[in-house]
Amino acid sequence: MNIRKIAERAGVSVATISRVLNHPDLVSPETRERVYAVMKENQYTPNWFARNLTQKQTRTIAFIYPSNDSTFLQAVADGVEIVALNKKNLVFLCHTNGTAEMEREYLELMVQRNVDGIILFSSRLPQEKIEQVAGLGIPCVHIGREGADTERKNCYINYIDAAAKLTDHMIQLGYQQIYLLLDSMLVNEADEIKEGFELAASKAPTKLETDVYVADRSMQGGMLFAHRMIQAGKMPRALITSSARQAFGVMKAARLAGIRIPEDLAIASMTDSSVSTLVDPPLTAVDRPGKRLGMVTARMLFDCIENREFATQNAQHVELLAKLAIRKSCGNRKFIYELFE
Amino acid sequence: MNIRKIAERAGVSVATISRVLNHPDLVSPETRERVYAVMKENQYTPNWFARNLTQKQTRTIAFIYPSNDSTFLQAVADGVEIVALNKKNLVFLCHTNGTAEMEREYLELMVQRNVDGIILFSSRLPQEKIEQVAGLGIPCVHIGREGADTERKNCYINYIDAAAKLTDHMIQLGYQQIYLLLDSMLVNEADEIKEGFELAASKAPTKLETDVYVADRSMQGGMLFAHRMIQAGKMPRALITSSARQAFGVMKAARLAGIRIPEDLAIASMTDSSVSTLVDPPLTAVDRPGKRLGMVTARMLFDCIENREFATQNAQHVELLAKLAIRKSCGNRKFIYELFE
DNA sequence: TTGTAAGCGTTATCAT
DNA sequence: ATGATAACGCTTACAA
Repeated sequence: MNIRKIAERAGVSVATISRVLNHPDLVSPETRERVYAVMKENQYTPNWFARNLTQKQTRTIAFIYPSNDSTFLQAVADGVEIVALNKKNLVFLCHTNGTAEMEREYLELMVQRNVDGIILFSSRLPQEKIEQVAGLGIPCVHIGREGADTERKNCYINYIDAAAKLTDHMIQLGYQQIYLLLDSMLVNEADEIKEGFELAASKAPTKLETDVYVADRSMQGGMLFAHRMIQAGKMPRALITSSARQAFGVMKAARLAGIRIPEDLAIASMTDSSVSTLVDPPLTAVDRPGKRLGMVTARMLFDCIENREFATQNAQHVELLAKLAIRKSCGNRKFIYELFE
Repeated sequence: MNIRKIAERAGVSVATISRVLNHPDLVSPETRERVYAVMKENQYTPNWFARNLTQKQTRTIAFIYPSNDSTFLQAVADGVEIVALNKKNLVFLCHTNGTAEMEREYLELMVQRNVDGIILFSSRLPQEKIEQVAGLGIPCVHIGREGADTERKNCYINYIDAAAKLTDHMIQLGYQQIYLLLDSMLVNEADEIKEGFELAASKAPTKLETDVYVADRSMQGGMLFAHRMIQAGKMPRALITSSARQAFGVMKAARLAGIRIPEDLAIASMTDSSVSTLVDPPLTAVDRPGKRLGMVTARMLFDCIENREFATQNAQHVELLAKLAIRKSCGNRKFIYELFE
């Protein structure tokens, strides 16, 4: 079933059919209705490929991201999808398992398929590869700070600010020994977190005792770290973990060792989780605006797509701030409980 | 940059370029290499749309699913994506928020875009709509049992078996008063769970006291239910919840009310979660093979795609069995701990 | 082994 | 308001 057959059965030319499809107002009402009827009757759907052959717009974008095991990434993907669908676009969700090879493979597939734009989450690809794609005229927006010094478009959470806020929260609660546990998989974010941590520490009213460790982001990573610290007698008074799962692991190990939270150990995480309110005590954590990040990024991408000049313009950056979800694991006594700016 | 320019620069005809692309063995090695060189030099990528205009294969499938808030769905999507990528296919991930309108919208978009096949997870669409799509010649495979009595292709978890196994586990531990808490959002699965529950109960050596309730699948749903039961003095000795979050909610409410688990209340869930091992005590739950389900379904879909006769053949069903992840929340004393068939 | 040319199903530019 | 018709970039008989 193609445009010609429809034209035949409606007793008009293919041009008229095309006009009914694309510029209905240019067709007389009677003809239009007749054509609509024939289309419906024959369940006619215009061929997407023929259409794009002349139109040069695929109404498809790619969202290339490292993994889908976190609610944060889900939220970002959600935000992207919402904006895209609003613009009648579809999203190729490409999850790379955090490997550069998969990312490269997907990127090439996306170029082949002429997507209108690409969103790259925490890209691990070298600048030249990105430039090559940009050189093909495909707008790209990055989520994360990497390459933000170059001519890129980036949207990201300000982790320096977030880490500083969280550290500050602990300082305000009076802790003078605060350690930081980083995530061994994270690269740029880890640097930012450390920077924010040290920034806040340097501004503390009294001198702080700080230290920085690294562990796997999993619950096991947290448990292992805690076991080691306990055995070495080096468990601090307060601890900031990079992931909620690390925090859960530490809490479990602490419970087994008879360490009370928050009386003996104050703990908080740079990442929130749906079960943060479930554990005992509920975990204080950084609450990142994932959905908003996804929406903002998608909007920036569509700005580039719809506005080619805008696309080739200089670097652009949007920075989003995270909030603190203050719960009980740090010993907070005030009755703020949640969502502290 | 198109095939003609490449042909020109390589000093051959467009047909030769096309052949290099699609049947390299039909081209002499020298020409072939020369063409490859020119292609690389000019960063040539064949136009996807022109290609599909003649080829009638989009190498794209759709995975339409209700939501992405559960790790199970993530696992299924993962499995689908893995198989698809293996076949050089891309996946449109379409999440419908569980609404029939979104599902219909996405389905129509997918038809427009000529996807080679569609996977529908827990479809809420009427049979006629599905038939319409199938009538267009697009292979469909369903995840879930709905419409399994009709001429459909379905892959699903056997929830009757899973519920029976879990109930049986509790019976074996000696509980004689077991209640079931269903998920108000679930439709078909809830019926199956109830059926399996009642089946196992009817086979118990001694007469069981059973009852069935319904609550929201969230933690709040579980808490609310528990509060009511406690106030009414009707909290049973053993409880099976439909979702892990419900179980967490019940556990939290129980803790607040001084009810010990598993000493006073044995609890288990039809759904597992990454934090089941974290809570105290670790939650016994049904562990569903999500990734495998996704892979099996995708394979069945590709069988249909590659084998049109197969596609129009009678209904086909693949049933996957879930396992029990036996932990501590039911009072299990044996040292099995995990993954009991 | 390579080239010629006819489609594939649209859109858009001219005419009428 | 409508109709011819030339693109769009590719694949594939068929011919050479």
